[in-house]
Amino acid sequence: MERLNYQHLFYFWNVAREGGVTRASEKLGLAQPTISGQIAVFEASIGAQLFRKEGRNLVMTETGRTVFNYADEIFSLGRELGSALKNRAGAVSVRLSVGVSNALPKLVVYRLLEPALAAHNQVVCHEDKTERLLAELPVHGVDLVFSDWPATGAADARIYNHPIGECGVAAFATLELQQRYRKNFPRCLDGAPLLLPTSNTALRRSLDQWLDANSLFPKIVAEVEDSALLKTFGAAGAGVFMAPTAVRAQVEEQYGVKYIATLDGVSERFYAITAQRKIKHAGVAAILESARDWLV
DNA sequence: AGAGCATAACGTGTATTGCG
DNA sequence: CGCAATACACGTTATGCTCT
Repeated sequence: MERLNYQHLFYFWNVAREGGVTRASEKLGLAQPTISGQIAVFEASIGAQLFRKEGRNLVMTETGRTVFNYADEIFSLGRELGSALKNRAGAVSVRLSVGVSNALPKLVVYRLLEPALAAHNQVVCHEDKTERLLAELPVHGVDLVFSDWPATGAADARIYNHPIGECGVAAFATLELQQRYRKNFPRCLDGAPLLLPTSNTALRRSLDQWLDANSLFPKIVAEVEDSALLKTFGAAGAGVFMAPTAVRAQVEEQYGVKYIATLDGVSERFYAITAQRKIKHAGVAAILESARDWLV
């Protein structure tokens, strides 16, 4: 193969991102046959097909996906370079696009992001299921994903887990419920109204084990995937709910609820998941560094 | 019929080569 | 060194094919 033609790579990358030659050509301000032809030349030069036709559309081949992942890093680094140069000139800040698993406690997410905000990064948060956010990683829809469980991606997916830390989990409820359930904890939870995260979350699996180990059979009032919604249920008095001890004060203040007790042997882990083994984004590095101060 | 992509034919700008 | 010829890359429009 001759030397890599970055112009070809750029066209290919745009076609892959835009999902077609026509859309890419519109975006690049070129004629459709130009893009089509240049990609054919690129394919000939690397000796492999990057797209195959499916109906009227193009889909990436295995090789195409591999090339795309590299192109994505190459051109996102280029963007970072552009931002860094602009910053030097005192202009715009670096943008940090973050995927937040909707099971994660929002107060924890905020504390994690504080150093990035303090460094004047422009933070963009996308909240969704972890699986969907992870699918965005290789195509750089997001710079990193916060999750409460490590990703186990496909063999070809370049996904790297960076453990941030862990903290204990405590039970909270409205004042009325807290006074009823704070004595003889955790036995008092037997038959108590409980709000739990849905079973697709890591915290729920830990809580199920904990309930089993303590032979507790609470009355599960609701299962809520979104942690903020779960706390809203709790704040309205629907039942006892669990939240990380690291944000105890903030939970009590923001939701007007009371701490009952910490759950023995239960912890919640937090991970930053990126598409690169090495953290290159200064904002991400700052987040991981800062989390060491308040997470175990 | 219309959308999306590929191919053919051709124009233009730039790099390379050969010669005086 | 300067200039013309040539090669090459990359762009265009026109058109055809396939699929929905």
